[in-house]
Amino acid sequence: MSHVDVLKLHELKATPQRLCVLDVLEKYGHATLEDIEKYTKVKFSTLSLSTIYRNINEMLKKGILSEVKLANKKDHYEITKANHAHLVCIQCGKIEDFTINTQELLQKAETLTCNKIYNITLSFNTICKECLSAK
Amino acid sequence: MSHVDVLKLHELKATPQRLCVLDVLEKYGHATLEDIEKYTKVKFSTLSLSTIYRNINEMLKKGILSEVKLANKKDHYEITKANHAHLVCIQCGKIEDFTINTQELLQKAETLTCNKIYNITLSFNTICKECLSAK
DNA sequence: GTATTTGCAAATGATTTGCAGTGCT
DNA sequence: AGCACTGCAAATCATTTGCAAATAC
Repeated sequence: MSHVDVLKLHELKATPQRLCVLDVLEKYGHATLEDIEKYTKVKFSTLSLSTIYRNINEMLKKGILSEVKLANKKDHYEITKANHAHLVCIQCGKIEDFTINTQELLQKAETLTCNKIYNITLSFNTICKECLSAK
Repeated sequence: MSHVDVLKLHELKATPQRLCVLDVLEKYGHATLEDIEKYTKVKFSTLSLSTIYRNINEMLKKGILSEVKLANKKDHYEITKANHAHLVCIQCGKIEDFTINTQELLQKAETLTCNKIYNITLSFNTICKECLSAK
């Protein structure tokens, strides 16, 4: 689905400002507020910071975007997608999506806790191949 | 090990302010900055907010404390302990520690990514028993 | 045409810092 | 005694808000 359609589906107008934020997130996968400000300014030099804040909050509320919160890192944002894990480089900070089946883990947790588990948040700290070969 | 010893081990003086913060974290398990401010003030009414900030940052840097970052929640802090998962109630927000063996998962991720994984961050969203029975 | 959205500037909130005084070891 | 630590006030940084003008549909 196009970004225009996603916005309309959530009753938000498809303004160039919003589309620009979504394009940046699409392109970079995960970005902090500063990243978004920096990258959007390239294509859209008049985009104001308050508009970025407002739109991110709105799109979070609608579920179009999700927060990615990692220890010792600024919050990142991503376009909401199916449940997935993150592979985080502890050296350069790069974040990659990583599809892994967590069904087994979820069931294990349900058994151990006797609770229904609705959702898992999972990330792996690693050193990426670029950082490894760069030393 | 006592909190005094932990601080000395990391070359930090065992001031009443630091001990008070550690006591609160020990007692509550996980706490936000506001929680810490509120709970420490009960026993230590003159403890200043800047001291809390400074000490939390210092103890984070030394590894005595860890950040707990969860979607849609203020950051929490905990005393660093062996790798463990969090069980988070999506209704009341309570956070519980939860020991689960992640070795298998770690190995699966290493195989899939061909990377060495150093650490896993894992949390489960659930509805706790109190919230379930309270409805 | 109208309701939403935007940019700007100002307000608010969160965190850090400088410094003089205090207190741990 | 000496240096690390604290509290306070001010500075800085981050986020939100009010409002008039602009724009999506």
